[in-house]
Amino acid sequence: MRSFDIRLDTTFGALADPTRRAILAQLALGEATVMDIARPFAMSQPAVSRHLKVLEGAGLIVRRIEGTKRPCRLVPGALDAVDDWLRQLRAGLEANYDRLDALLAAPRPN
Amino acid sequence: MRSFDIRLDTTFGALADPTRRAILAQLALGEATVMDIARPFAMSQPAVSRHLKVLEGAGLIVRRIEGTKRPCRLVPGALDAVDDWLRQLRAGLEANYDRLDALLAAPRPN
DNA sequence: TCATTATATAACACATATACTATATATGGG
DNA sequence: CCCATATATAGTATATGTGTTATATAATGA
Repeated sequence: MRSFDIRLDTTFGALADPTRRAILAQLALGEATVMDIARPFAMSQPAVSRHLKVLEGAGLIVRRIEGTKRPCRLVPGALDAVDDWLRQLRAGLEANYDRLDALLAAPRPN
Repeated sequence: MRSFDIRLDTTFGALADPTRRAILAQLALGEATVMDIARPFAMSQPAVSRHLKVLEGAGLIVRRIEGTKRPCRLVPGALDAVDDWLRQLRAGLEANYDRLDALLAAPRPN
């Protein structure tokens, strides 16, 4: 599925930046406005706005409008696709190692 | 920890590309040479070699030397840091929602 | 209404990523 | 020793990402 792939691209891409991961970590503590989020960073407000746009584009956060503020919060379940992908990979890996173990444990037939 | 951050950068960055995820998925089935890996892709061999280099740099795969071939395989546990990070984020998110639930469930004191 | 605050967008600079082709290197086999 | 095979590297073109400053928009409040 290409659309699925593109979604993982944007999700993993969003997570590949330390600023964005820090933003997510802060939002895990609760809703925050753009300025709240920008404050701790040595970075301009527009730069933070763009990171938020990337996170929103990846479906990791949503924003509501509250007067002139735009509080952001995490989207629960946004990482499910990532989890699924990682779980599948791990399953394959483990199956592979189980086979190897079995091979090594078996009395050699040759 | 900056080094920790950089590691997550490179890991998530490596996972952000669909070709690289497909390579990992194939390697989950077992060891494969560069040519084995390159075959299914509509992409030149050098391009695949570079993807492998990225995956190796992220610690997701290792290669051994076997004659003129360089079989690659997954590194078990390479995704542990990613899992930890995701788990922590989810924990924060859930704690946040638990607090919200408690708030909504509590008889309003005002 | 006007200034202030909160946020977004535009325009730009610079670095990095990703693909290609051509070529180098290194191993194995005749 | 020479050729074929497997892989890596160099050089190049192009796209994308990330930051900056300057400016636009939109809501608040005096």
